[in-house]
Amino acid sequence: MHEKHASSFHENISKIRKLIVQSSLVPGDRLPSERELAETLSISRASVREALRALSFLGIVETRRGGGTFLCEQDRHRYIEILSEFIVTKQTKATDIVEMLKLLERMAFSEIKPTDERLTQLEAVIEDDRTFRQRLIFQLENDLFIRIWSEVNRFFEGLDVGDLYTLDERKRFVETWRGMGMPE
Amino acid sequence: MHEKHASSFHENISKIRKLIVQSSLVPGDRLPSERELAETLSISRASVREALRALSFLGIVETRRGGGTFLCEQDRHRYIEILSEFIVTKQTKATDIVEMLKLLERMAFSEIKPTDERLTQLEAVIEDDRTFRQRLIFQLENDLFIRIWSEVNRFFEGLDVGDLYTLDERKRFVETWRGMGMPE
DNA sequence: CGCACTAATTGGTCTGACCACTTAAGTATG
DNA sequence: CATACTTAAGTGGTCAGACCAATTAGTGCG
Repeated sequence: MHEKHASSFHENISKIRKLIVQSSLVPGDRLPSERELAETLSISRASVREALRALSFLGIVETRRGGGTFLCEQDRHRYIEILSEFIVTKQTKATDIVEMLKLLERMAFSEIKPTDERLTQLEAVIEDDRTFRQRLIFQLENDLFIRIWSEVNRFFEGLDVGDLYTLDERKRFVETWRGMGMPE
Repeated sequence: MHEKHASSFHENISKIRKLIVQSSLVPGDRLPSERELAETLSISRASVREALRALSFLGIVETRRGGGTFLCEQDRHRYIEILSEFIVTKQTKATDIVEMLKLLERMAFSEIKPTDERLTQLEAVIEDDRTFRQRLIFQLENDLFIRIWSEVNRFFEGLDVGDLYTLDERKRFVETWRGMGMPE
């Protein structure tokens, strides 16, 4: 029944991308629901979801629970350009990597709404620099941001220069956050 | 029963990454099976798979059907470094983007084993430059490579300079491939 | 018109099953 | 004993169906 493809996973991604083009969707438009896609492409909903998740990581689509799946606004793509330019024009010096990482984490810091739960999560790992920073970034829940951070952090870890922040800095980090207004 | 997290998807990724660290896994090591992970982390196998797929896109793990899930060899990470350096040192000039794209596709060309099926798939879309190149890259089945190619191709499409190859070039492409030795 | 309530839609997760492939243990064979 | 073959267990890949949670679109009432 099934055609024998090298990888149906990659085929599915391709199918969906093609469908987006054929439907003349523009950024902000909604894609068919997962159930519709499954029926249209004659694959299971689970496979549709895996493909959509991949497209989400590629910064092409965005999902909203209860709402649907949407074509990303092109603005999100800019992150990549910014990242690439930053890294290269600076010729990837060690100090610039550190600077870039701190910049990214400062961006996350300012964009994440501090809640008790998030603060608790961060305090639980405050001893470990790497885990602390990772958890902070993941709290942003922006896949593209996570992706970029991961790449830059990979550079950083390759430098093997120890922690990015001191324990005191991380503590001050959390304290500052706690001081910011929390709803209710 | 469930803790109320902002996003269990991101939590799951974090859990698995943490488990990798705690288990002291090194590149090349095998992770627990999806079923084991599901039981260990108290989540469904479907959720484990979504998290693993994300980690796969981040270039952290690699799955082998029937074999298992493995920590990526660090060599794969080098792709990112190569890409970043290339783009930035060249200051992202249009001609360099084209050059980079062609380089990537030449790499794919040399790494993919040409089979009848793949040739058929390529010939089916030989009329459309974009689809042709995309399908070629996807046949490599290397998520990291796909990711990098996607980014560079995004630059390219932003240039809006038409096709990368002529129809004749694509045809010669396929012919050359067909000429290469095929097993059996 | 506007507000509250309801029903339908949609993404998120879970369960269980079967398939295809890999690996390794077991077995027969020389 | 060593080798080659067969077999069984394990693993990722896919599928089907169900329920939950959040959003959205109607609907009716004031």
